[in-house]
Amino acid sequence: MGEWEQRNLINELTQGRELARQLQAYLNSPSSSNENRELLVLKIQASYQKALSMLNCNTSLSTDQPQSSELALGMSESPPSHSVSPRSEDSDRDFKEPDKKRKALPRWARQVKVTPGTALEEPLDDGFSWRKYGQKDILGAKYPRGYYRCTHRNVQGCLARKQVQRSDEDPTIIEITYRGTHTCNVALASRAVSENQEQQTQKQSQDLLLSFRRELEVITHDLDIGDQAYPSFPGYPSNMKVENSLVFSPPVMGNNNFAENLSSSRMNSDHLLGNVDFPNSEPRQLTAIYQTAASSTNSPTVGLDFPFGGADEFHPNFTFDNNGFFS
DNA sequence: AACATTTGACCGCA
DNA sequence: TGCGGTCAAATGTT
Repeated sequence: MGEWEQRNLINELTQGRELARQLQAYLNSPSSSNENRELLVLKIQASYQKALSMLNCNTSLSTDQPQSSELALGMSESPPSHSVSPRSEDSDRDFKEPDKKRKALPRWARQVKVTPGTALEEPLDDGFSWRKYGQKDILGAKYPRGYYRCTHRNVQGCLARKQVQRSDEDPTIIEITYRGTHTCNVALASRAVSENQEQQTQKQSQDLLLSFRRELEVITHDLDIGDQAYPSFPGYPSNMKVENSLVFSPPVMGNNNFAENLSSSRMNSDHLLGNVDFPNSEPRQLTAIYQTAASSTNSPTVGLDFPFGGADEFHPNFTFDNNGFFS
């Protein structure tokens, strides 16, 4: 385990401890709402889940290729986000000699399904900030393919890219292909736990609830789209309409249990971990398929240009903050 | 003004 | 030569 990962792990555990402390304070305070308590519990769970997943990631990362989709789940976002290789400009090199490497790259896919009734007005947020740099009509495909790169490409030299394309058969299915890894740390910079706690906690509580609810409404399926199954899902969709209920939608799962699923999608959000994608020594091509259930509201945003992409701005709502670890 | 998106042009590869 | 991927100028947005 790399030093960086260790720090993350420690950070995560420390945060879990701090959250537990907060929970204790809440429990002792009659004025605190159940909602806040519940949130803290969720946060704690999330924190430990992340920590555990990080460990899992690590072990599975050592073997370059996961052997099963279950393992893949365990690693969650490992490939893109947790690779521990020294800085490299893989993606950059992609430009020079993309094909040789890309061909060798395994393709992995996962489907994320959004429960019905969810609208796609919001962009699919995978935790990163993307900027569209091109769009192409693809032969034989109904819908054009959008090309996105990390917004911080210039500033931080982040070379992560992704392609977004709607499925021909089912326009509510979006296929997202990730290439390269994030070297930016923007994801992290979103929040600091140490802000004014009263205020912050409340706002974060809201955000967190929303985020959780979103995640919980997401059903992920491992999907073998080709050579192999996709080991990790580098993002979590958040394009769901949030209801006013505190009740989590019952997850419909395939193999995975709820917790695993939850963590799997969340874990992939590097910003949650305060993780920055470390470039792999070897560029990876990551493919994820976001499948959104046919929503009654076929929002126009799901349209060709596919807002997801455009809008993958990072939603700072996610509050598994990381104490400004990187800020 | 700074940033994002659009879109036709360009380029490398098969 | 056609296709997928990227560039970059024009345009739109904040």
